[in-house]
Amino acid sequence: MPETMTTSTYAVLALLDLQPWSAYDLTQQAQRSLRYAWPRSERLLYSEPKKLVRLGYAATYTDTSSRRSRNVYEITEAGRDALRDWGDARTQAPQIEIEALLRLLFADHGSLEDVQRALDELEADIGEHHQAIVELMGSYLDGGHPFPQRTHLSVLFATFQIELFKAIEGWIDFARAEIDQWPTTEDLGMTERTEALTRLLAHDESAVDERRPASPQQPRPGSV
Amino acid sequence: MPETMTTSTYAVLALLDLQPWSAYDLTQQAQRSLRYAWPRSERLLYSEPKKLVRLGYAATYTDTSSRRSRNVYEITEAGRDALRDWGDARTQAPQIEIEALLRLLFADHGSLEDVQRALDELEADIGEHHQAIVELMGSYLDGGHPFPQRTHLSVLFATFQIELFKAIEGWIDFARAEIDQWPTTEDLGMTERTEALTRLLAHDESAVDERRPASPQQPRPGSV
DNA sequence: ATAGAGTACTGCAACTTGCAGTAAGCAGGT
DNA sequence: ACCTGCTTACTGCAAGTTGCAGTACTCTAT
Repeated sequence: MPETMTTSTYAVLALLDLQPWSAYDLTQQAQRSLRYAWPRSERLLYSEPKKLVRLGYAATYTDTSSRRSRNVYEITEAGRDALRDWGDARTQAPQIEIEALLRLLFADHGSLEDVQRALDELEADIGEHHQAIVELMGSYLDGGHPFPQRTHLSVLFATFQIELFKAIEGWIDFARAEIDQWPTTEDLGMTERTEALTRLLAHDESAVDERRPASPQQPRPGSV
Repeated sequence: MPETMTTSTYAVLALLDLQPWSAYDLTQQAQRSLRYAWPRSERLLYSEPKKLVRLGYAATYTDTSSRRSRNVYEITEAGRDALRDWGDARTQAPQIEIEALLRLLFADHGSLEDVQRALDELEADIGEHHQAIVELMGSYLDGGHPFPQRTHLSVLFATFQIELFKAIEGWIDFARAEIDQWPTTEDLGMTERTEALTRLLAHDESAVDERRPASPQQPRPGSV
């Protein structure tokens, strides 16, 4: 087995470069920071440091200072060297997976309530993350950052999340208002409203910023 | 092997509900629509319809009408029934993976150029998708939609992409301007500017909309 | 005539996830 | 003293998913 350095492996190595952690610590830390740019399972966070040890990029020892023993991982010199190579590779293209949008795209298989529920669920999921980031920023003002010299990075990173979440939440409101004008999910086709939106998008203009019309939409004759 | 219906399986089933497709057709179609909400590999798109056949949700026949033979998949009645169940399940939480942001979060391992390059790459990747969507909208105005009665869904879906891409591109400009004020990637910590940003974020306000100061930033004494 | 691009797939190793399972420490109540 | 439930601290395994190499046929341009 070749044991390649994946982005996840580099991410864990970068965390180990800050301080030694146990695998359990890594799962907790990943929840608070990595999750927003590189969500990975708890399971993987237990496996990656072991791989780093096999590659010689980390060393492990058993910490018995507390009641319960745990394996602590520490970066090695070779690990620090390897970390320097990370910057050389092209970053992977962003991957965005939103099942609620997929449901919207195929909304004509179900009822209006089904789409609305999908939007509610998306709002709830985004809202949770949104709130967590705002609280995290509050904690930076209060108790400070766990690695104070890195605050500038965490905060610039957080500005991204807030922009993203606000954009998504703004769109959800917009989409709800649009769907409220639909008599059904099916066969509306190129209504006047949809044509207006298409025109905006084809000129790369925001549709959300535009005011929407008050009148409910009906399928045009012959649009089916 | 239990053969579960994953979201990807439902997505392919939903496509088959529109019309019969060959696996190759599905890979092409997925590039144009699914990609933006549910990016999946070509490889999987060849496997999923086979699974649907094993489950009895699709039937397959060999099309020999053109020179080259190909396997075409068609949804069955059982498949249409199964598709109705999709709406019952809670949508999965959105997953957003952006390696460029991970590089930003660990920017202190490298040079200012490294972060800037990561942002350039992010901009290029987003720009590609952004342009593709705008062109797609143009084609809806020109030639029309391949499934005209579904235009309202595709277009509302596209409004999401445009909002998202605009938000990300706006943030990239903001982040570049911030980083231009940094003398180095490391050890800036809680500068005045970072504190101002943190305050904004802790009150859930957009940082991108705020004007930035003209003066370059320096680490505060004792911030390391 | 042949090179190259597009069409139409399959096999396989490796990456990743979710879940079940194991087990110890710790706080609170009875 | 005992039990319950929560947190800490992991491992094994089946199944989902990807990337890549490989196969092979068709069509177009030179």
